[in-house]
Amino acid sequence: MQDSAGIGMAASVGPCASIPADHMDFIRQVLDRVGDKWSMLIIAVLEGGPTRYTDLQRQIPGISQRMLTHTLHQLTEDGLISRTAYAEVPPRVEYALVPLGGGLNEIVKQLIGWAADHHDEIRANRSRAGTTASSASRS
Amino acid sequence: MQDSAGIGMAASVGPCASIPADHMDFIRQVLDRVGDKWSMLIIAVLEGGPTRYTDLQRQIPGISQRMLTHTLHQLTEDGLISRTAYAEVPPRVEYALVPLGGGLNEIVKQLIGWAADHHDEIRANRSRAGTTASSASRS
DNA sequence: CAGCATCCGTAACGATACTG
DNA sequence: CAGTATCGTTACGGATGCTG
Repeated sequence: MQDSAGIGMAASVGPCASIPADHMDFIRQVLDRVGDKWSMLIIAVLEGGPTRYTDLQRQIPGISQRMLTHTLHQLTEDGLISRTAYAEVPPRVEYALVPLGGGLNEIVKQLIGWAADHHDEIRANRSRAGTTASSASRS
Repeated sequence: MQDSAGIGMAASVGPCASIPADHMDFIRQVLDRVGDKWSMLIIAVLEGGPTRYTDLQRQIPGISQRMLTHTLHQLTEDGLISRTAYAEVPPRVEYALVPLGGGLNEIVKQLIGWAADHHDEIRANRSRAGTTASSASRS
């Protein structure tokens, strides 16, 4: 943990704060839940109102029952969405966003907006990949 | 894409927009890049200013060289961060956020803020897991 | 110091089949 | 309709050793 300064060091440590390390845990916690392959998609779809199982499956093309059920279960356990089962003859279950999940959805929407706004730029950069090699000389 | 209504349907489609399916691709693209295990941490650390390889490794406890290098490479390719190599006797390389990555960082910070604000609530909900079984009768 | 190459374990994910 | 259970594949991610 001690600062091993080999040569010049004297680097611009500045505020030094960066990440308090306390937050690192939070980020990972949230990311493991929201950052997986389907959670955000489900949350985004649920924004359009209560949706039932099969509708979810139809609105999210590539998802499998396994993942849909699994992700739905996790989101429900975390209290981000609610599950309501109607005891009807043809079983019906509706999933909906709860306030907590709604708050997260706001951030997800921003992320989606950002993605939609810059995705072509990112793809362009990804193509150039390694072209812009900036070499600075500094004895 | 056509609406196959099994039984009652007539569900509250409302705006029906939900996700234009066009965006689904964007979300996944961004999530696969940002939603992995380390990208966000690196971006968050980089917010504190240009940082060099070993400093990054020291500020992110659990990361391995493989993942650090790999993630750094991807972020650089996407144009989210910049890589500057100084041709000095002891090699020095500094990574820094570029405007594009900075914009994403703003969203990331919100996500971190949300996580820090609700992580205990989520953990609490996760513990109850399955206690609040709401069954609605309707037939 | 910065980075790459290789091996290997884990678990995330998808496809299929079966149940209430 | 709404799930559960099992299996196989793949990739993610970590440890180690070597190069410039």
